[in-house]
Amino acid sequence: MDDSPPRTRIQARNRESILDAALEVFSQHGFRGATLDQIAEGAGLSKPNLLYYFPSKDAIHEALLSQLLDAWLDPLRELDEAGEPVDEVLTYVRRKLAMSRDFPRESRLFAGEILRGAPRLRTAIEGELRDLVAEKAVVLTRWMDEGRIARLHPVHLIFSIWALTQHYADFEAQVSGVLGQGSDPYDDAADYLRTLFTRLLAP
Amino acid sequence: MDDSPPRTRIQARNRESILDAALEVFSQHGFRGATLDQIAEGAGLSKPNLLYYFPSKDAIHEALLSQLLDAWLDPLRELDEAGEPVDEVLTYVRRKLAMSRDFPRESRLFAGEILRGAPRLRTAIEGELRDLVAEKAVVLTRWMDEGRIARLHPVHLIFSIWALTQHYADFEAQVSGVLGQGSDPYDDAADYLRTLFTRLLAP
DNA sequence: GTCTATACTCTGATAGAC
DNA sequence: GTCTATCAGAGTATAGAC
Repeated sequence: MDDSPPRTRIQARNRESILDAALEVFSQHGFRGATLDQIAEGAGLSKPNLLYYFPSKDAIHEALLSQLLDAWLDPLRELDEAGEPVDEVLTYVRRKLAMSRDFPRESRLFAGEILRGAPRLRTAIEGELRDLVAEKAVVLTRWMDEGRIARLHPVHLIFSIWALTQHYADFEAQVSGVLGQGSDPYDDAADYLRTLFTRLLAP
Repeated sequence: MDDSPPRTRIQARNRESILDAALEVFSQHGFRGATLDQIAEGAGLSKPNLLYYFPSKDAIHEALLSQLLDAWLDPLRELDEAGEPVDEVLTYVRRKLAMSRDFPRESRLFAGEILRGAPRLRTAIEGELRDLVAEKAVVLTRWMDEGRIARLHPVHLIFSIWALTQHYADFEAQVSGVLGQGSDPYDDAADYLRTLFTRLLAP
């Protein structure tokens, strides 16, 4: 999905600076609210120089999104039918929460796109994502049929994992505003979510 | 919080048209991504006429946000210490989910503001919202001490209610993209969330 | 109260020197 | 590869006629 590979070390560094700055700006202001000036300043480049590396604002945005999608689906892909059901789900929750903690800007970029009606992600959502969810819903349903986890709507179970884990990145301003400067929200969240899903899934 | 009251029926209707159109646009594109052209078109007014009713883009946005906040906090305010604990929480969940279903644009406006770091809501979050959450956390903790609901981190319990209910409005594009055109997501969500919180809270 | 016309700024993108 | 200069269009906002 990436554009032509960089030929020099400088090019690689600049491309990375641009994408990093763009992630910051797009995740905070959305596509239309973001400006090339902001991205250029964040990357430490002039605006024309930025447009030497990417042909347009849209190209930068697309590069970010296509990088993002695979990484975002990865933890769910690893949900293993052969594993112990409750452990598998708890591991998925733990991984997803870790992604919110370690890549909050990526999470917010994704959230902003969905919030806007997902104009540039619709095909991916209705294709790859939908297929993957359907596949894993089959696995979850089989576990339920075997009495190894409680019977629940499998897709809403997946939705609830997304909602609960991504909340800590996407609504970070609210979480930290309400909690104040106490302990790390993610430590308490990890405990809370482990308890929640353990109780929810117990057959 | 509202501006000076409208003097004529036409003014009242136009102000309402503007706020409705602005809600649509701001909730989808965020403050910076929204344009007065879009709002004016949605309201069926010319751009200068729109600026006769509100002095600036910022003023429209502020009017929306100040209307929003009270309505948003209301369901939590009604969590009643004198009621039956599990019922009280389940009622709160049901109300919050109904708000997502009935006012998705308001939910997305709020979500977008938080996503952006809540520049215009910070004081409200660290003031009113924080105080209200603290107050209700005391109630929840008392119920836990009395053994009437399971012991959990009370603030994260509230976070989880927000995350799970608002998800269906804020990520509607994803939810409907994954589920397809089947049954109403909100019916299944209501069942799922009732089950989830019933199991979670059982002492 | 509502419109046309317009001022002025910002934004995405290009040309061309170095 | 990077810069200065600049363009065309969109954006917010105002002036002033009706």
